[in-house]
Amino acid sequence: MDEVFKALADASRRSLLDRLHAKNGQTLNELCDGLAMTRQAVTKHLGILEAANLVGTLKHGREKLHYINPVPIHQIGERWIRKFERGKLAALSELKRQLEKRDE
Amino acid sequence: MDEVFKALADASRRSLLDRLHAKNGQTLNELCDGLAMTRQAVTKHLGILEAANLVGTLKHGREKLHYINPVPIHQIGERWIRKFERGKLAALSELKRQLEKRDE
DNA sequence: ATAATAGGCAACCAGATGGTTGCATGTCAA
DNA sequence: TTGACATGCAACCATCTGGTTGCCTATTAT
Repeated sequence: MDEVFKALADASRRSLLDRLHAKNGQTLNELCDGLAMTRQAVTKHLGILEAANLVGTLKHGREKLHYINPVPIHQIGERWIRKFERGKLAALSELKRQLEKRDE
Repeated sequence: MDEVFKALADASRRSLLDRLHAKNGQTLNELCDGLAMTRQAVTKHLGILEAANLVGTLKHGREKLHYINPVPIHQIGERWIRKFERGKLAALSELKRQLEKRDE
């Protein structure tokens, strides 16, 4: 879980996921295209995404194809985000109550 | 958005949010309790959470009360997580297709 | 008034992170 | 088979990050 959060913390990596979301199964060079960094930097980012199980790869000849794995993202939504959404209204009204109390 | 992801990337900070989720409106010292780091370190973490608008504070005498703000978390769920959930099944079946193709 | 309590601020430090360059390897095409 | 192409690997570098220590300020309680 921690690895996934860490992986998602970087804007370049989120952008890579976006690109894969737009077109799955791209090669390394394809993913480098238009990015303001070297291929090696992209390799590192993809490595981190892979380690976090956010992308899977498939070697096809001399090319390496990258596929998004939506499961960890979904898990974060399920196990983490929703937990805080449940208390949302309660938390807001509590905050409101406290803010009003301040001016007494 | 980037600030929120960065803030959530650290396990200590997520744990602080958990604590606030369990009991909202805690003071700094309360939040320090039982954690294996100095008060100053916790202050920094809370500062980052505050900068990301994940917690709001209220001064009450010499105490500083911390309240969770669920909105940014909710936004990440809405604007980011859901996007990838939509393509989930499609992505999985695509991956499956590719994996099978490999063994041809 | 004074001591204890709650917190703020700044300097410093080691290790992680994001990036680079340079070169090696494996695969495809001519 | 030889050159071009897609990728891998390693060393290096600057900066960011998470943590520390030391000291200062403000509020409360005795």
